[in-house]
Amino acid sequence: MSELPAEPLSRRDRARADTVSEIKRTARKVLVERGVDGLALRAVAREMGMTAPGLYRYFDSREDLVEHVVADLYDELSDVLEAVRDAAEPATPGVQLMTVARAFRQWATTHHPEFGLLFGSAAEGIIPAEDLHGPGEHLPQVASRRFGGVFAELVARIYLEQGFPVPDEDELEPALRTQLTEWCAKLPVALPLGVMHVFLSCWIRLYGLVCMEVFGHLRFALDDAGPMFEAELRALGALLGVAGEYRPPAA
Amino acid sequence: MSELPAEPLSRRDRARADTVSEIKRTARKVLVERGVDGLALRAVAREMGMTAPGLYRYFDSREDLVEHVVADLYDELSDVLEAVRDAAEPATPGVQLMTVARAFRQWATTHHPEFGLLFGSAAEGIIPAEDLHGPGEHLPQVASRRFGGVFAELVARIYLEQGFPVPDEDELEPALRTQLTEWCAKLPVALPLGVMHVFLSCWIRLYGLVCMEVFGHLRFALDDAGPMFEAELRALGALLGVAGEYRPPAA
DNA sequence: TAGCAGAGTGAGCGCCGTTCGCTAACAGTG
DNA sequence: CACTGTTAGCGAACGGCGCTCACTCTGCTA
Repeated sequence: MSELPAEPLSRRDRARADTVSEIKRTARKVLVERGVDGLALRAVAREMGMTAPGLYRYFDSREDLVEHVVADLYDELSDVLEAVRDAAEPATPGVQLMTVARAFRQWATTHHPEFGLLFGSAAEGIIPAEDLHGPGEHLPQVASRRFGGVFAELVARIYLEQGFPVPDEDELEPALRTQLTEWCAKLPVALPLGVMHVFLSCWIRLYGLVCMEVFGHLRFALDDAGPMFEAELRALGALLGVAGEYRPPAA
Repeated sequence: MSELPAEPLSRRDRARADTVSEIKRTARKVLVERGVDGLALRAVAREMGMTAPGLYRYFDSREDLVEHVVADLYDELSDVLEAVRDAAEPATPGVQLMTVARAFRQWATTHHPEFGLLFGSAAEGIIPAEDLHGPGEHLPQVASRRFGGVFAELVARIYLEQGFPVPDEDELEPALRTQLTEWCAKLPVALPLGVMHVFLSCWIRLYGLVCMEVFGHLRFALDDAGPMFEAELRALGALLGVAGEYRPPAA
């Protein structure tokens, strides 16, 4: 939004900005060291030689601080995903999608507390229900849209560049068609509803699998979900007509 | 385990059992009224005219109480699922599976706080990591096995009674084959590894979808995940060779 | 009737989020 | 320079939390 125009930052404003970013940095440190539940205002303040009430000069509440940390984490995650996407070789959308998906799982498993904050059930309260419709300008919400967009864009590119089998609009149940139409209207580019459906289904499998793995809901069956993830990735590739581009993971 | 043999309950023991169940009942009431975070020992005690320390006569800690509530909820959910399974008409495993899946989603969406306790990221701590292997006799763990078993049994019955397409063992990546073999060894009946794979993949789609819906991770696209759930159910039916048994939801 | 086990209490510890009133240090103006 | 208004940060305090401890009371049993 109004990023660049506000150039002349006063001495005070610069100090303030520094403090804000130090608080968020410290909050993340506390998050990593002590988990989501240990992320307390007092702990953050203590860690940086302040007292808790002082933080209220910078954030309205613990909730507010957490929201800002969440938004930053979404941005960081998006940066990572975009970076691996742009570095993928060969630079076809199919290979890029699989690379990005792997990087997502990688980030999730190596950033357990952060992932819990972004995707756990504790995040329920963070994206308020009132913002269901409308612009939804809450910080974490816009940041999470960028994250989801990385995947959505790649699937869209695969479809536009080479296509993949998609249900006809009139094969979709009317109720689902309505839902998908409403969603589609919110997006910058219009795609066939069948594409939206396929994307959602893939998304559920990828994202659902990673969430289940990280939150321990797969331990009843697997103690390492990696191979299952690869199998799903392969299946998704087949669905999107890019099975031939599947390569075993680099690591 | 030792349920029936301990018949002669003294007057005191009966009183104690009553108190235990009253505490759990009250805890659930507090859970529903005030959410997962509001489920505090003091709140439970207050609600039933006691003080918090008194609860320590019955439960070792808040954690312990929560575990017992979780186990009870798993049992209740399993009861519901088994009931609708046994009432499904016609009583084919395909119809039963879809009915049970719908009932699961129904329970999830109408019991938001309870679902959060069972399946949210807060449940991470509840099933301890040490119990990864071995018997895993922690209360919530055995209760959750019964829950998962309802689905697993139905998929197994579909396979055994009429079969469905399944990858050959040597089509599976070696790493995945190892994982599935280990899991299979823990189960009462041995099934082809391909069946385990298909079941897991279905499970991820069903369970992942419901979790994402309830925890708000699908709101970016859908404000009612019902139609998408039905579409997935249909797709799963096709995968398991029971597409013909799909019927639109009763409601 | 004496004694004992168990239920339940109140006080208290250290933690939490949050509010309030205060003291400084700072920035800008005459 | 002095004066004024703004801001950062602090200590105290409120109510709530999980949990421990020492204590009382009650009901059972020997």
